[in-house]
Amino acid sequence: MTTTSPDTAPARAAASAKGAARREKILRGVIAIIGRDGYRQQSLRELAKALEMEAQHVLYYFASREDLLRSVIELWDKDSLATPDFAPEFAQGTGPSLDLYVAAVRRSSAAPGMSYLYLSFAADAVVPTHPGHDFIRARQARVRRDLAEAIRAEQAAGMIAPNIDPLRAARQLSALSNGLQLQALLDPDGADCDPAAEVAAAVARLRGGAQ
Amino acid sequence: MTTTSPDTAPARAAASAKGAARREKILRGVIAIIGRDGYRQQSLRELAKALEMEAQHVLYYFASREDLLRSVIELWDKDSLATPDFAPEFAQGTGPSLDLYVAAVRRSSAAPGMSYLYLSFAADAVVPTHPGHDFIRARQARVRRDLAEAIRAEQAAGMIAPNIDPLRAARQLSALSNGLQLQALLDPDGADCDPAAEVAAAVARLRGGAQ
DNA sequence: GTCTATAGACCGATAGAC
DNA sequence: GTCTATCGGTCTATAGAC
Repeated sequence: MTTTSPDTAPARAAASAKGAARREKILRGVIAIIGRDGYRQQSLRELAKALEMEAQHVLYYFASREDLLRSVIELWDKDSLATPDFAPEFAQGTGPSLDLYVAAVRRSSAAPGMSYLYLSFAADAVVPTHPGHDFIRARQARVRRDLAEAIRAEQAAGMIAPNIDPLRAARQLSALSNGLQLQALLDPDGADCDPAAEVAAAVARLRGGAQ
Repeated sequence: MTTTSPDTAPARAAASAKGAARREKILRGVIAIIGRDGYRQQSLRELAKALEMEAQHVLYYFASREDLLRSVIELWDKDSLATPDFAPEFAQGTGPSLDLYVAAVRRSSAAPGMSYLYLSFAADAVVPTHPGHDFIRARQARVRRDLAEAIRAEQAAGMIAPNIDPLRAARQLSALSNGLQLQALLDPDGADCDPAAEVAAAVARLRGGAQ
């Protein structure tokens, strides 16, 4: 007995090599648009117009607007890990580190459009029936897990006090950066709110030994 | 030369005594609904149905769905300050304090529906053209200002090291609690994420003297 | 396999009868 | 002050052209 795949149009499109290429081209197009114009809760039609194609064409490759945005976030994540100047240690398989996390926050702050897309998507996905609910939960959990691992590694190296609970500290770091990014997005021009600097200060505090 | 008010239907409704009472009844109804069913991005029609009235009737008292939700948040804020067991010092005019803030976070966590409404509204209001943009910015700024004031007071009392920048610490505390509340909302049942406890720990750390 | 055109259900909001 | 009708907009789904 073979279980058949859903066989929706987007699934078929992703199956073929040409379809996969077209898919990625759309995703990179959306990232470029958001980088240029910012994310403003654009409708599927607006995004498609900026891509110079029909909305229904986009829906041939993606099941829905939310599926498109989720895929955009996924590609952005993948790109972040693949960018050598951003995460050389990752490329070399050294594993997560707190300094890399600060760099990730900095990179994220430099792309407020993508940063806002993520925040907005995460807020919508709080509703359990939201199609991206599991995705966002898994991503947030992964960040916390990576951070906890990095903290444990620094504890083993004697850089962080051993009495600190890695998971709780990880939870606080990721919450801090999420909250700071919201503040930065709301501030006029983020003049006096630098999320990466604040997270770096929090990491320094952690290393400083204070519980 | 007298400047006339906009004279929209909601403005007229708010002007009369009976209108103001009806308005507040609607707001308390929405708060009750959110407390009972949670906030799930309900449409104006859904909210109206739960209120057992027509959506258009609600729009007679509020300019838009967003105006309604903004007013709900405002009333919730006012109620929080007026609840004696929550903020006795506020009632007595003692001014903000860090312990009060922790209590506010705890109260907020106990009402996840309202907590989510606020987060979702804030995320939407990041877009500068959003009708609630100025409101959310002002509210966030007020929280930071109050926290900074509380920190300064504790510095004057020798409870917090004087070398700490009150505004930066305030920014971090408010960001931390916002981020933790998002985590708590996304977690299955917030089993191992207690925003109030984490914020309390951060306050203790601040008093502990670590920069 | 790729793309387009159309139709349906829902949304927020408005206009006007009563 | 309260209703009904309706507008233009959104996303989604389907049928069919190329």
